[in-house]
Amino acid sequence: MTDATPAPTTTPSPAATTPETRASTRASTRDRLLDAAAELFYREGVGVGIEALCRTAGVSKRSMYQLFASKDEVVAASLERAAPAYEAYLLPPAGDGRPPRARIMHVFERLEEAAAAPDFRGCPLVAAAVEVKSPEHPASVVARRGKDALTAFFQQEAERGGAENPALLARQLTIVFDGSSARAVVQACGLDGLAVATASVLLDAAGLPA
Amino acid sequence: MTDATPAPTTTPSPAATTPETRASTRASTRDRLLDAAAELFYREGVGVGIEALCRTAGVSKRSMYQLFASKDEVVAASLERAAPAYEAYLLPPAGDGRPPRARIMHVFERLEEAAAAPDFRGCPLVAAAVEVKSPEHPASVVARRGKDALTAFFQQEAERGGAENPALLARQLTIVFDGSSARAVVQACGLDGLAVATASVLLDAAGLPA
DNA sequence: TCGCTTGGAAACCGATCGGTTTCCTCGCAC
DNA sequence: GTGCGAGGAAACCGATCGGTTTCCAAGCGA
Repeated sequence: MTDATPAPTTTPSPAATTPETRASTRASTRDRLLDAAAELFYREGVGVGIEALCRTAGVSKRSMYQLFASKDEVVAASLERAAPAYEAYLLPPAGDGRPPRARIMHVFERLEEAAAAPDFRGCPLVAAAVEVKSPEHPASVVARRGKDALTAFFQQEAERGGAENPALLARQLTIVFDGSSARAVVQACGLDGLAVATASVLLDAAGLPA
Repeated sequence: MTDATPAPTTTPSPAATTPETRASTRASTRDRLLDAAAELFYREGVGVGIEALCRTAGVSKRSMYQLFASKDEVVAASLERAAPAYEAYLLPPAGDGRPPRARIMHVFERLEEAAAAPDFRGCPLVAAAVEVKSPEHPASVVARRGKDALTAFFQQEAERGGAENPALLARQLTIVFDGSSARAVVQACGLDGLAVATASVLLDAAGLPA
């Protein structure tokens, strides 16, 4: 099987072990590992080996297996660690004064922005769930939680905006989000306003005013 | 990494080598291989090894590598072989007398039906594209073609029904299709009419009459 | 200075990876 | 009967898999 990328290995361990770099690398072993895992698993898939993961993270396998019982748990933990930053990127700031509709559209504008990047690989949560092929996998559980959080945000804003059926609208918007991600992956090109346009149709139909 | 399934191996080779079974197994080596590949790759992911693939297909690696240059090509070819049956399942018969809207909704009804199965793993084309993580991969090319075919069907029916912007509507419907698939995978439960309902909203908004 | 914990490096385990090759047995045309 | 091609079984290649273990050096409190 062809590797997705030649794994450019951005000067991983050697520089990370010099004294002053070690001083600046204040992140704990666990954090370094999970950050590297999140990036590697997203970029190349959860099929990446522990060997390669530990090499790029600058963490020994010994340390890794003291922190986690198995690779599956590393996958789930990396997803969990990346989730807050992912949500912070997608969602609007908590208390901006904008109306619900604008706050919802913010998410789709962010998605269009992210999907324009050539290394966009879709929603990390969905990608992980698709790859592990099992709803019971710890990573699938984390993915489910993350998607529920997005839907909950949609629903909360829909309620605030007086939509007809906030729960239904929220699930529909999540579908548009994931469908747009999938399209960007398969078509290997930007969304060109398609996600924004489709979400708008649903918001209009639900009677959520601008 | 935990296997997605314990690979129940539905009595593959032994029965398939008895004389009369061999007589009934008129499928060519190539077809047997690709059929097994399509099922295995969909159920367990493209990470399955050719060793396991050839074992379950009852085909020697030698024969496989005479037919295909690499595993990547097997993945792409298996997708290509499965595509017609997949489309035949989703799409309505060519000349049924039903109006465009009903023909479009047929696809989403089929999707809801498929997503209700406990072993549903999403759209095989999207799943493959997500897993291989590369738009240049031969399997991604096949997936793109398949998705384009679905969009083309939507657009053709949208035009026939006099929708306002058939091309846009078709892409939006494809997004709903893929988003619904993703939801069924992540939530590990049926769609409960959500795909049908969402598609309906878009059809209404586009002015496509029942 | 001692003893202890921490954790990195790396060997090691059996299994499997994608891929190639050798051997040998079929079935079939002549 | 004989020659030949197709193709299955299986060994083989180096590499890597997930996971465990051994060894040893650094750090640190007492």
